[in-house]
Amino acid sequence: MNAAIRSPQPPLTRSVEDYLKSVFHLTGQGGFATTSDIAEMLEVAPPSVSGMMKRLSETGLIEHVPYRGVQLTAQGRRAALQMIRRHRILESYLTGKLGYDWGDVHVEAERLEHAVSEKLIERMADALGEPRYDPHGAPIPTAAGEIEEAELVTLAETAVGRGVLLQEVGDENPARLHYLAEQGLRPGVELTVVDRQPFNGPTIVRMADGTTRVVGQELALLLLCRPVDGE
Amino acid sequence: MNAAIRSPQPPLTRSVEDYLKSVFHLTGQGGFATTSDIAEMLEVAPPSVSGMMKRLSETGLIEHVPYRGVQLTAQGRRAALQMIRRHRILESYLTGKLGYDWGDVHVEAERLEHAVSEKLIERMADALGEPRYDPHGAPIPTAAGEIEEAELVTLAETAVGRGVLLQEVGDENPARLHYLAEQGLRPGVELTVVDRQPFNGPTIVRMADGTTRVVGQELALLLLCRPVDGE
DNA sequence: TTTGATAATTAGGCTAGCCTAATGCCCTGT
DNA sequence: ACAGGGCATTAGGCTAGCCTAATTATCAAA
Repeated sequence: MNAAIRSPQPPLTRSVEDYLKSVFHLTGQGGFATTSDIAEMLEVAPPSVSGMMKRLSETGLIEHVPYRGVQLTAQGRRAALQMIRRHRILESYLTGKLGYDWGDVHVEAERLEHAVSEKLIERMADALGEPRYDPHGAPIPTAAGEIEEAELVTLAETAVGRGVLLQEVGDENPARLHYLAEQGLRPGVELTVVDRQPFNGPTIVRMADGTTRVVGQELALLLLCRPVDGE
Repeated sequence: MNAAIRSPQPPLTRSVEDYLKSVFHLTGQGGFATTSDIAEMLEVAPPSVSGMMKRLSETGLIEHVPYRGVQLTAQGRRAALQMIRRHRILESYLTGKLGYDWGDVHVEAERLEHAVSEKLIERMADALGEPRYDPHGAPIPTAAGEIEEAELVTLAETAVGRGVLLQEVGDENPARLHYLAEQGLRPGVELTVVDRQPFNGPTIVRMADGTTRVVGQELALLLLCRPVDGE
């Protein structure tokens, strides 16, 4: 009944794909994404966002409540998850098969994700053994469009004394990622919070090998952890 | 001296890259590429080509002689060869590392070539062992921008009795390529021309294993061969 | 309850690339 | 020498995406 569903919908443009991804990321907790947040994330002026939001709600990809913000429709969410799957499979392939450093993959994947075919992505996923997480520890949506929703806490908010599993690094900045890798702070490592300095000071953690690391708040906020149970 | 060389030239757009490639392919024998040939190759209207040629000659990528045609400048040729390198490395990688059939790689590479970085191409080339030919037998330009120029003749014009090495298949059509692969007519095989029917009829060739193939003229024109010497 | 700050939208304009229709150039055949 | 056909170009217009400047909506604080 809905014309948008019956019509042989043209492929999404590069721009549209980027907007959908932004809305997805900004509505993580299920709220609305605001015009200015989207503008900032995509580095465009707010009126550009207003204009695009109008177009996207006409094509049924988002729900736009004027002066409030936007949310993805089921169709928009599907498209966004497809882009995120592409991005994360690409990142995984570049690190796993072509020797890329985890700090360098984001930019490359950002451009490739608009050009690869579904077939290529699935071949890459297959070659990698259907990975479930990308090099930063972020979950990879399935081809069917399902994504794992984990409840993670930042290292910055983890209580002193707790043990945690570092699950994901929520950043794409090459310099920061490079530094974290040097410190051994990669997804999968176990940490114990030994101390934290007051006034947003650094968190001190002990690694599995007994050595310690001093992690400033800026970085501690990026380290997404799963508390180790039984405590 | 030349402003175009000093200025930090913006990256070429997808469209510009495609136009440059077309001009390169159409000026193979060193002549001019005409507006209508370019238009046909890119599936755009002739006025679109005129407009683009004007822009490209202003940026110094081509030489435009009005009503005559265009040629690449040194700068344009460099850019075109870079695109062709990307395309052919991608085709090689897709067949070599991701199990693609040689009939399917063209379309995929056509889209990826505009998105990949230099770094990624070089990593792929490295993973493949710096291949010199793509899956169709076409020479891959070096990173420095040099390309092998072979003097090949089509199977259709090879004299009866001659032995040839099938060097390259000058086609990207999946159906034709699939058929040729079935017949064992791939780059690298040796053939002897046994007979040719008159009036543009088929060419009959003997394969290394002694079996024969009847190759219609349409296909024989696509099979680019190097005569086996000493005959 | 009004005011002002902040955020969103509308108005109007730009470029790249494409299109069709109209015009202009070139060359060949008479 | 020139007429006509064919190809190239110019003229004028469209859409997607972006921009800045101007306007309008919302909300919190006086």
